[in-house]
Amino acid sequence: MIHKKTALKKTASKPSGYTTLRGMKDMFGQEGELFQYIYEAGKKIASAYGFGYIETPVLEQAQLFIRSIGKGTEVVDKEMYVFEDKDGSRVCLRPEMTASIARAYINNGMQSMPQPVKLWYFASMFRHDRPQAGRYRQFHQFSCETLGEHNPVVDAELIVVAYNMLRDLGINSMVKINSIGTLQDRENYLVELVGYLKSKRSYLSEDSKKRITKNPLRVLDSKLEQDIAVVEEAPQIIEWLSGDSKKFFMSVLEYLDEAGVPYVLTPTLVRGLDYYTDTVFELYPESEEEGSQSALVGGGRYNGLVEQLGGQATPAAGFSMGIERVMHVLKKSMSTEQQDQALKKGGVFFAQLGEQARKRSLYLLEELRRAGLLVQHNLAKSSLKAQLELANKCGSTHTLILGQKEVQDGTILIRNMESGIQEVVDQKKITNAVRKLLGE
RNA sequence: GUGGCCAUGGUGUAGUGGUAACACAGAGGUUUGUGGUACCUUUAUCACGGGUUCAAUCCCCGUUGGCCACCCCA
Repeated sequence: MIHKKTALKKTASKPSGYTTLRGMKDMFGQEGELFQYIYEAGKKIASAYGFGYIETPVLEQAQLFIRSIGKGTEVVDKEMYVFEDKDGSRVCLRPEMTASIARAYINNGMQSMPQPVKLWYFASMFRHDRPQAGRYRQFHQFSCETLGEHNPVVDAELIVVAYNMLRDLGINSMVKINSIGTLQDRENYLVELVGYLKSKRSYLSEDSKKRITKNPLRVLDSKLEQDIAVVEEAPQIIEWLSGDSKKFFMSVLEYLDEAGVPYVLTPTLVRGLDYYTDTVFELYPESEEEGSQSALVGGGRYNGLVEQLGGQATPAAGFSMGIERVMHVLKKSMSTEQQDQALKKGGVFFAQLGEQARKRSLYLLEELRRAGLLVQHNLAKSSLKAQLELANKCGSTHTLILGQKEVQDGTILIRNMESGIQEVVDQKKITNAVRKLLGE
């Protein structure tokens, strides 16, 4: 007896040992439902605004991202999953998808499609970062990109889509927006900025001192108090925009005003990817206190990217929403009760009793499915008790009960889960009956 | 990549230098056809590796992982 028990224990504990890789996670149950819910919301709003779906490979040439995002950026230098393929080429798991979009635009001759080309996607990205709240090594972005149109209304529309999607999900957000001008504007400004930062060098943090040579724009959004003091007096990039860029930016803001999207002009907002030009923006949850990784959405214009990757000069803009971050906010704002409620499917449960009934169930369930009616069920269960418990957990309003007797009579029971009243219905009328119960 | 906190069943938590308690969840059952409100049974090599000790889940070191902040980004 004792011997048997220990033997069982050993086999039971054996299969462990395989775990998910660091920063990766399984999503199911409540999380799985929430994930799909956000996916549906994205699909709906993207379609409504005329974006077409695009799917691109997870694996791309490493060079694609190095060229577009830029050497010297954290994403490229430290966070990319790069490795050698069997043929010796350098490949990488995409850390973001804008470069893939630009590549796809060129490869597929999208410049000869009606412009602008508007695309959306909802996909996995990979960055070898240290995991943290709302940050994983494999994460998901919902994004919209508009290529082939240099018009401020495009920028505004993208922000409107991101803003409204969050609102649809029940998140009030705040838009931070800035313009970093053309590449030329930025170069001119950088000369000025670097000169200023060098003059204040001794007041800056160690990190920021390094940034002066590496990536001076980043000093602007440092969160350290000593840096903030210096940055407050720093020349602002807005002042250095060319006439066209300034005008363009003003138009974007006007459109946002018209659309009723509140925004905060943020002169210190710069972005960490090299391809951005002109408009840059980020969306934060309104309720959130200051914190760096609370940005739910990031995006902007990238007029030079397509050309840089070998295509015709093509203006473009887009945004990306971090799904895990949105989920993080949603989970915090929802009570556990609400979350449990979200798992309840409601509707109608189908229970069967006895082998004959089980066999007949497969037929009836398919008949219902073909009529477009979904009912919950668990054919593997035998006892009616167990199935009613399930029906209860699902929050079903009614349960269909098919037993030996009903199979013989060609009938089925409909039990009202609240009142306990049961009525006998002809199996032939089951579709109409269920449709009525589901209120369709 | 840097720093802080942490690591007990499926989940959330107790607890002790002599191998673990509670709640919930899961599975099965309490008359072979009735749930949401009963009862019973069952579900843990106390993250991994090493050290101290007669003895470690509990003490020490390391590893791995988690959470949080920084860097950076979504």
